Amino acid sequence: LERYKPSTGRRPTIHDVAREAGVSVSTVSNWLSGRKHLLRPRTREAVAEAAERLGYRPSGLARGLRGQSTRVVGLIVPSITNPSIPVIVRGAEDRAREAGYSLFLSNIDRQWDLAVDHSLAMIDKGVDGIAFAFALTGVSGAVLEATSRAGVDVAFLVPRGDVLEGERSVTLDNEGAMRQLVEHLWRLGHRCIGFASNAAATANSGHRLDGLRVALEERSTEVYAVYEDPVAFDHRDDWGEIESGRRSALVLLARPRRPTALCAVNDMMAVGLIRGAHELGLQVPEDVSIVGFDDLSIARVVQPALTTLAVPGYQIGHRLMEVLVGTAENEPNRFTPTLVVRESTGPAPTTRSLDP
Amino acid sequence: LERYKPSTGRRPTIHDVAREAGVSVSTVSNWLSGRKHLLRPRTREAVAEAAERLGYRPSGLARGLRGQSTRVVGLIVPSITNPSIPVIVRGAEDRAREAGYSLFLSNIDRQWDLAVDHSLAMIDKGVDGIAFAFALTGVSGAVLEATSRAGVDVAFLVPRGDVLEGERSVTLDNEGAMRQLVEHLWRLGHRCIGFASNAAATANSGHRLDGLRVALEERSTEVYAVYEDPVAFDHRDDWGEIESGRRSALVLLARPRRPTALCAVNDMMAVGLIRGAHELGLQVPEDVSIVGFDDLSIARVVQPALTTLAVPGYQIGHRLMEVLVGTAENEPNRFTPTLVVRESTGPAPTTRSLDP
DNA sequence: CTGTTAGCGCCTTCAA
DNA sequence: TTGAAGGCGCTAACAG
Repeated sequence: LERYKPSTGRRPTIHDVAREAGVSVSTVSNWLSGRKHLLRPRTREAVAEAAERLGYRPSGLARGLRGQSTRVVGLIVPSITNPSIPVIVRGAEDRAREAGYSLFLSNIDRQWDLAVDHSLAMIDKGVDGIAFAFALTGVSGAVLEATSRAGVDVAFLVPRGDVLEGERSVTLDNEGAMRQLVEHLWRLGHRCIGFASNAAATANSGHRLDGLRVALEERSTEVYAVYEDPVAFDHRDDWGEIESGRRSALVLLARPRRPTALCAVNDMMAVGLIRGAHELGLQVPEDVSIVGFDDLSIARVVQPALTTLAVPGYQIGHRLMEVLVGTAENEPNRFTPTLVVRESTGPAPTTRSLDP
Repeated sequence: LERYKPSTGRRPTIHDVAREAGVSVSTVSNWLSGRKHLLRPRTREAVAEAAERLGYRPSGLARGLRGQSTRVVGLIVPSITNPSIPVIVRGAEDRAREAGYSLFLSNIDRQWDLAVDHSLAMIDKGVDGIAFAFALTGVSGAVLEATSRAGVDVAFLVPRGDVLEGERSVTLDNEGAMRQLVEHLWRLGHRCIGFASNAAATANSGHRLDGLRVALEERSTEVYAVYEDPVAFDHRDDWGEIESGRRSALVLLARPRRPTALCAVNDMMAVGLIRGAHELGLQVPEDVSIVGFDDLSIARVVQPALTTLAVPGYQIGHRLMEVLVGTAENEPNRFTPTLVVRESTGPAPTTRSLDP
């Protein structure tokens, strides 16, 4: 007379469903695994109904332990509070979810060696793969060893020319970005160009500077001045990076021969550069042109609106995950930021010669 | 002669360690679980050495299946690309990690009903608890039923006065915030105040407006104009919200009796309000005062610098997780934003009477 | 088509 | 102090 009731507080298991439906566990398992053609319609219905009635949900833990896949992937980001990152996370999560994966998130706050620990922790939890929203350097050996031993896939965001560039990676083409930028600045007459980064320098910082160097060398020029502000700042607050940019401007614009253009490693630094320039009584872009990188919304809000290199963050995150969970074959995995010209760049103040 | 080798490609298990150390699995298990007093020193060493040699790491999956805890918690956020959220994630992750937990992240992109699915998915993966970086409305019943059935803890970020306010929640005191704001505006002579929000309205939006209402009612006044911009925008790009603010300004400032102050539901909207005001040829704050909410870095960069209510996002995220994984007893779980006065607020243009 | 069974790696009695 | 055994929920043979 009394309806079957799962023992109080316990989640119904595949056994409960089998009993309720009057079939065996393997039948239920087959049903669960989509091998529905193995069940006769009546059975199928009975199982579906029983599962529904019991509110049955398969245990991911047990499936993961038994089978090979947990349908979980990890995503390790350099710094979640870096404003260029969340949209990458968003792209990655969207693609992961599309493919039926859940996302483990891990923030290493620019402490690169934490990537190893966090990877191991994820492996212990049984992830099927790990995406790194940055290029591993130094610790890549340890990570790669751990992941390959555990048989988990990886995907990296690497700069152009990286040894890892290829299938398991998405390339951010800093070089191509800087080339566009130099073309723009050169046309405006700029010949004396500085570069500003800071203590939180990632691999990107170096590669953007390199890109600038290469593009200028093609025009037989070199980067006039480079400043890496050494002051550490709290990444929980963007303001620190703006301040860092301000300080950099004070240093770079105090050089005997003043640069006519300053490139920042990112938009936050560039906003700071503008503030620093203003502090020195210089007009942007009349006295000095300033360029950012990322194209955050702040780039349009600051005055003057910032000329910058727009990074397709969402697509990068999406593709990064595609590499991991999809069948990214013959996909163009290289993303080149595009130059967005606004008001912070203009003709070089003393135009010596437009055709050297 | 040949040293023991784990069968190729297989992770070493507790059995491998036991065999390698010449002890039984339960001994290794005791060692793993920190019950080291049960082992004699020599055994302890042998086990440690064997584990080390094999590169043994316990399987979280098996532990989760066997025991009750997976040491994983979920965090569901309304929108990871909303700039006020990442710092909350950061706070939550820091606290979770401190307590030895990994973090499942899930973004519902303001589709509130997704909270149920995502909660269920997390429960299936065996999380020990779920933190919601927003107040559940409408679907709270389904979520609560699922979590309580599965025995997983929950923590919510709720507005003041919410039914869930209490142990399992952290309160964002929008009301107290708006009270400070009204005091500030009132002192400046503002009597005609508008409020702007948008189509992505969260519960916060309503509660901030309510807070404004209540604070004004205490002064026998009411909110003069409210506009909720209906245009949906892509949350992958903050610019949409700024545009939304711009549109709102055009509407609100076109009222026959022009408001002397506009409050925005957040800083992005406020930035848009400023742009809209400028577009109408109005000066901020001379012709109209504008106030934001959140205190993002953009608030200091926009011109004029924005008066806003600073939300302690990191602490909120940290405490939210504390509620879940810590022993948050007698902790003050209510966070009241603090007013930061900058340049976007000033005396009301036509000061009728300062003491009504 | 359906049922039985042997583990996946670990923890926890219970005995020795 | 250590060892043997059972089972967490599920899947994948294999047997009917």
